[in-house]
Amino acid sequence: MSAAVAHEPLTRSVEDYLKAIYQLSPEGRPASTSEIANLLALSPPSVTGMVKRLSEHGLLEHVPYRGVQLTDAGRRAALRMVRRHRLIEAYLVEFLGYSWDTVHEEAERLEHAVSETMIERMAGALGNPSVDPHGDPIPAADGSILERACIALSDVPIGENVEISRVHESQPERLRYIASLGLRPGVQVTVVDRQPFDDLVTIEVGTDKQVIGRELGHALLCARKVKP
Amino acid sequence: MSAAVAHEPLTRSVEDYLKAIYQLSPEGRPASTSEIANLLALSPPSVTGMVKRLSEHGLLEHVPYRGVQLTDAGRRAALRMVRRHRLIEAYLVEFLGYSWDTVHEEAERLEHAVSETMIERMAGALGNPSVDPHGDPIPAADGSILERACIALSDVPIGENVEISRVHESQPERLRYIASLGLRPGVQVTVVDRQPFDDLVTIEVGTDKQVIGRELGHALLCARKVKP
DNA sequence: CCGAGATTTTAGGTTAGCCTAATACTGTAT
DNA sequence: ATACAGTATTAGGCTAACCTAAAATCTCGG
Repeated sequence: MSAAVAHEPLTRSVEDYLKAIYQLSPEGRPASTSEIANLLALSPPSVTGMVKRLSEHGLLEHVPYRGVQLTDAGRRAALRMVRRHRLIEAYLVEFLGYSWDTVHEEAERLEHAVSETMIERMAGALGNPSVDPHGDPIPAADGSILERACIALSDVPIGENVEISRVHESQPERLRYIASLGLRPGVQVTVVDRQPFDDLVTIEVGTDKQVIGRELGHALLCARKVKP
Repeated sequence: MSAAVAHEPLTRSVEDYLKAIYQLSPEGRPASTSEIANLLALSPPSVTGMVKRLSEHGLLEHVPYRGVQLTDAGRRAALRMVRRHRLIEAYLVEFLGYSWDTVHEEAERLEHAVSETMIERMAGALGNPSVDPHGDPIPAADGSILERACIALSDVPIGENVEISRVHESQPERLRYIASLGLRPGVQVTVVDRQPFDDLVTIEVGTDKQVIGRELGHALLCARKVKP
């Protein structure tokens, strides 16, 4: 069952497809070809074509006109890429002076090029971390992944003090903006006010007050914090 | 003249061709297509085809049936790859526990994937080294390279004490063997005897004696050492 | 200086991945 | 129930890089 099969090596673009499908639906709900096309910036027919090849290789199941789901083998391969990506991000931030908002594209290329050995050495140098600089959980080498419960900042009740645990955003410009507000995983914020429309929330970070709109409010995921 | 042109990005295989041609002839003597084919494990017709494309892009000059020479632009691109390769090797040995005999293939993949920024960060972390773990000089970011004079171990006179400065070999198995003999850049050896045939030399490494054959004798390059 | 053998190039074919345009399917709204 | 809007797939093409087989060119010994 859990035989650690020697995979035939996957191409870069296959790895990207699998990771994208996983990210569109970590829970395994079917993903549509156009969602995939959109995420990878490809045309829908290209995705249909690749999806067909991947399902022949047993990495996913495709019901025409209905969508695509990863098989166990596909999910394993996808989680492997997620692990690589997040460990590389963590390594670059810790050892090569990257900021957590600029590290994504570097990891995007390296995740395809680095050997298993090197990944595990980087993990070791980091002390086998369980989250990356964005606060996203790093899958273990065996493919297990531990998602911690969290709540969107937009949904935190007024008066409550929470710790930002994940920043769910990949556009560099937005990430720079978020960083410039002093918001990042580990920071504590208090929701001091909420506008009745548009999900606007006012938060207190240290001594500063910020107003946060809907999109950002959903990108910032928080763990509820027990008051000291 | 020395305008730092923004290159259109080169593909992985173009980078490999340029590096190969440079390595076949750092001095600029023409390289034959079959030498290139041999080094890259490709068929000669494939090389002819690529060479044609590259000469159209101004990266090399090709005189049909005669051979190939890098242009200035081609040499710059090749040296850039050599710099990347050697810095990556040095980084992996220094920070990720690689041994100098196993680091080559990892670098071979990473050199195509790493950004300029990351290369310079690695160089910084290493203190801008001038040689890699094999003792090969690392070209500067501006493309200048400093080759230090050295002599093959086979040609060192009897009785002389020298320091191994470079190990010119890329096959992992041979490198492991060399490492197992305790031979690596920085080690001092004394030539104690020489057989009149086959370039066999007997050397003293610390307290051990070794007999070295022709191929190894040419792979080990030495700087003459002033006796203390 | 001529031809045999080695080297190189041309000719023609394959594969992976991408594209656009045209066609087929789905589901919803009348 | 049906037509229409939206989404997905098929059809047909392109490019980069590779390959093998055949033709062209070079080199060197006699």
